[in-house]
Amino acid sequence: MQNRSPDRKDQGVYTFNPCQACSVRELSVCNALDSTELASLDEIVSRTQVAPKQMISYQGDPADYLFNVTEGAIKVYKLLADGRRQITGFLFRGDFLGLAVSDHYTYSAEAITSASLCRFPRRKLEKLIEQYPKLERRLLQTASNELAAAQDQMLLLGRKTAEERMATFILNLSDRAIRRGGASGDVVALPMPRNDIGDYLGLTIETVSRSITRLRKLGAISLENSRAVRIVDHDLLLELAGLAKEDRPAVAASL
Amino acid sequence: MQNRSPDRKDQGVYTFNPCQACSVRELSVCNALDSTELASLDEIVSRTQVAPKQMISYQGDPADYLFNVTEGAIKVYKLLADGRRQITGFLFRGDFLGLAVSDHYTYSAEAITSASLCRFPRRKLEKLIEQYPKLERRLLQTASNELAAAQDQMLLLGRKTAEERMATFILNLSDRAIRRGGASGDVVALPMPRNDIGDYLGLTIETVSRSITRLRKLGAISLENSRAVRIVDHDLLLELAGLAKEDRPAVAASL
DNA sequence: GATTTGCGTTGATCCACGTCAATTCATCCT
DNA sequence: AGGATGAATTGACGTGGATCAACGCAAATC
Repeated sequence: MQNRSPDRKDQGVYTFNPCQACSVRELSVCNALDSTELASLDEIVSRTQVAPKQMISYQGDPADYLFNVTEGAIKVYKLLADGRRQITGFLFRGDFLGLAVSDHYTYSAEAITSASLCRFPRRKLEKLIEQYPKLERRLLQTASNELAAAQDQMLLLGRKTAEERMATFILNLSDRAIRRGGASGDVVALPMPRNDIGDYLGLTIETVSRSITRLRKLGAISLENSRAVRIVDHDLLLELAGLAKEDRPAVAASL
Repeated sequence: MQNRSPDRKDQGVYTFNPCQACSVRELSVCNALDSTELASLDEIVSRTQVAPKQMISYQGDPADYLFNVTEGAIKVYKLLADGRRQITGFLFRGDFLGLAVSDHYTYSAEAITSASLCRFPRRKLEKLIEQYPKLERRLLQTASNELAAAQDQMLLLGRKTAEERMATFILNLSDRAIRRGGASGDVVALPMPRNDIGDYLGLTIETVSRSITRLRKLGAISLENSRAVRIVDHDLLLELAGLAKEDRPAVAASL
């Protein structure tokens, strides 16, 4: 276990090093760095709290900041001119936001629950990346994982039925919750409203609701409450998700 | 213009250095490396020709090789157990195949036209990446771009109509052809059969055909032949593609 | 504790796209 | 040239999920 008290730096002065004590470090890209390197990360990071429905970035705005989620749930989405929306990913603690490099954001990000974020100025983080190849390696890994997850999502959106989409979604959330630690994955929290689930799965809120009902009646899941489901029959749910044989779903923040 | 004749190496022997002479180098990840570095790339690469419909990799197989396309057209796809297929991308000269790192391929790849590929053993390429951070940087760029493209495709698959999907597809192919160089982008080659277009856009072949017909009747495109369309009214086609909303809402993020 | 408000569920109907079935077109044979 | 083969188009019809509408329910407000 790491020592979470103030840390002695080279200069011989005591300085607090929050990154080293960060509870989501093991989950996040920051984990690529050692103690001294984390100190330089600390120098450029600022921390923010956001309330539910608060915007974090707007599609089209200059992409001046990248983020790391330390608590809460975030949605990332793209809009069409007439308001149709596609949520491209949900982010939870440990997930990184801002990989798609362009000088402007190609998506908007909004808090679902109240959330905490680490905010990195893009320019400064890029300099740090140049300095620490380990960080670049870790980002490439992350990007590759997200790419694999994005391809899974294309398969879902292009070829799966509503019921399969919903089953897949629950399984993915469960896997990610397990990976974040602790939870058995049996009871899956759905912090986002049905509306958001629909915009993520390419469905309407009514179809989402009906799909959940069907999965429930088939005995694959039960509803704890409207924001949490229990996986009753994991194998059945896997089958209903229409998973390809050898396919282990790519578990990553699907942004 | 680069010299395409045999190249003198440090040892004092004449060795041919095909990577340096490669006609798609400027388009590809290899461009991250300078002459001497390209020589070490040459040491691990092997070149292969594939015929139409020939498989390049199988979903589920050990991911022993990565590829760079130097000529022709390739499709990359995922399958469900019952045979439903989602094409996640088409690759052309200069495109890199194999970014989604896992020890097993999470997709299959198959030649559409006859094609030429550079094949890199994964282990050896990874060593080279460790040696040359420039290469890693370039791969991160590439991965980020693909991620952005994947997000666009999610929006297409989740929220666009058949007609919008087809219009978007033609515009994307046109843009990529222009970027690869030469072509004006007015006449767009469709090297893949309708079947593949359908599996890429989440549609059936009949709906693809009808969408093309509609775009033609609306005056946005004309058909050169079944494997090439001409963009007649670019602005109209853009509009029919359902332009992404670039304007941001009035209230700014107050982070 | 009644009222509002927002979210979720359920039912009835509609329609964009899928399915099934010809028909046309292009290319390759011999 | 004529026939065969596979790809693309077009037409007729069916259906999964969208749309429209009503209702239930729980938390927030007074």
